[in-house]
Amino acid sequence: MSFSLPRSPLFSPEQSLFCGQAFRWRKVEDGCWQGVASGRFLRLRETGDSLEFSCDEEEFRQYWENYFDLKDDQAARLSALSAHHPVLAKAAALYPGIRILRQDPWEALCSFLISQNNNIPRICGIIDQLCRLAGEEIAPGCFSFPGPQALAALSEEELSSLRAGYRAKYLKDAARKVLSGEVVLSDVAAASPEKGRLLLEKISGIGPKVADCVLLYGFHKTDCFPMDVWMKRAMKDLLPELEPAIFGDSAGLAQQLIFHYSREHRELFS
DNA sequence: CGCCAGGTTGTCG
DNA sequence: CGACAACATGGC
Repeated sequence: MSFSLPRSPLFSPEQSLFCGQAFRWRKVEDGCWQGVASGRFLRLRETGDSLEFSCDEEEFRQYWENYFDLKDDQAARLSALSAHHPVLAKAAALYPGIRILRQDPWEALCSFLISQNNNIPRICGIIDQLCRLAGEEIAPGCFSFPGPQALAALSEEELSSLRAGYRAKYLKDAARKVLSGEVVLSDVAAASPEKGRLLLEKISGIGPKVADCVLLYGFHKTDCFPMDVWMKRAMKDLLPELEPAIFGDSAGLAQQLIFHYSREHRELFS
């Protein structure tokens, strides 16, 4: 069973899945990707002028359309952002298919805990190992992301087998606080970004940057603008005198465009 | 060997 | 508050 959409430059799996916001998707072959989100397996395929989802229309409408944020008016956002600065116009022209995904909050929290002072290939590897170790196999070789309970149940040996280094204790702390109710994710969802940031920072290893990533990618708080080393450099060197606040609720998309553009054009800095 | 990787923490001044 | 080393690990 499958469901297809006409292909559009305003939604690109390649751009959306590999711009640095998600770590669990793999390109299987040309024009073909697969991954797991919230315990659901999906295979995407571009063929001719259509984009095929390996699910029926009901599941597409109920889950994946929302995951990929496809009901959003992407064209309006891109044109508004492009008007703010030539660099954004360039990034929007190069990567118009980047959507801010609605990822699972707990998975986003753990993923960006792991991301700190780390590189993307290794982040992907650690998360993949974590899922193999504690997740459920929902398709051959494809595992769900373990919940707080499953993560908390890992032994020290299992945890250290992830090679997550000092971040392992952060994962433990996160699982413990979510399980105990010390941190309630639904409260974060309902809170303003400012309040949500404070709630998330109760977890050891979550500071301003990780919190903003969780708020943006896990809670779809699209006015968040995570500032990592790339963004600080880009804002200083490429878009000086620009305040992220002017992007309003498109700040998250602006951030992702600038982040990806910067990483794909390292020669602009060095 | 040293430096870096989507940072945070603890410690000093 | 602002600066700064330490933190695990692996790649180069």
